[in-house]
Amino acid sequence: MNQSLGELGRFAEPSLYILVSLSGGPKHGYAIMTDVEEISGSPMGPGTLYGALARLERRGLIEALEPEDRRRPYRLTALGATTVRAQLDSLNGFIRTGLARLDGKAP
Amino acid sequence: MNQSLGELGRFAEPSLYILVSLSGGPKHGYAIMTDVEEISGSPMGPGTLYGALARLERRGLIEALEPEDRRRPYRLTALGATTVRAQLDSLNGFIRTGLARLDGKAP
DNA sequence: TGTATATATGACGTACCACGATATATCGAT
DNA sequence: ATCGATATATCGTGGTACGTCATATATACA
Repeated sequence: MNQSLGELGRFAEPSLYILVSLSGGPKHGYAIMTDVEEISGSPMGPGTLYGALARLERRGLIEALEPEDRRRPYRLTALGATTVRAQLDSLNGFIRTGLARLDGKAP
Repeated sequence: MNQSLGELGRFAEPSLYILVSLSGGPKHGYAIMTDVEEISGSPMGPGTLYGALARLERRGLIEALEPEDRRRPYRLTALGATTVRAQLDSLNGFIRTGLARLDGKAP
């Protein structure tokens, strides 16, 4: 089970939201917070956000850029980008399986 | 963030696998284990499986059926079915957003 | 002046999840 | 008859991601 998310680790939901947010271009933490709230429909608290950011950076999926003002922007690394894409592709297949089963079109 | 998964709770990955597995019809625990390993590509240990089963049952997303032999089959409840579908639909939109951003087709 | 927004850090608790050990029953192979 | 493999489930132990809240400061706005 620990490989199904690739480099994302076990608990991937907030992490994946962050990676997708950064897929649109570099953002600083607070901007990620509001962006994730938009695309996910529910707010992500600062503890969740900055904790996940630190873990993602430690794993080499994102990297910090030069701080401007008090903002600390992050961007996807190459590894991060390929990881998100792989993750989204895998999820895509999984979703199709699930929907097919729900519609009785697959055992 | 705690609502983005509906009734699934915070850590949804194994739970969602199980729900999708049961979307194909009732199964007992061990059958779910092997099924999830097939659709996810990685094995799920018994601790993960039966722990998640208990939580899902407690939340009313699945229910236990009459045991046959030593097997304890489970099936999706109506709530479980609508929850999986909603979850998969939501994930579907999220994935499209992510892929569009990766391809530079969205900010 | 005071209040709200922007931005980030830190502490603390919960419980999900991963791993492994254990128990028993059945079935196949030797 | 026996031994191993498979099927099936329970329990325990620990890590750590996540959620919530409190806090700090700077700027903007009323």
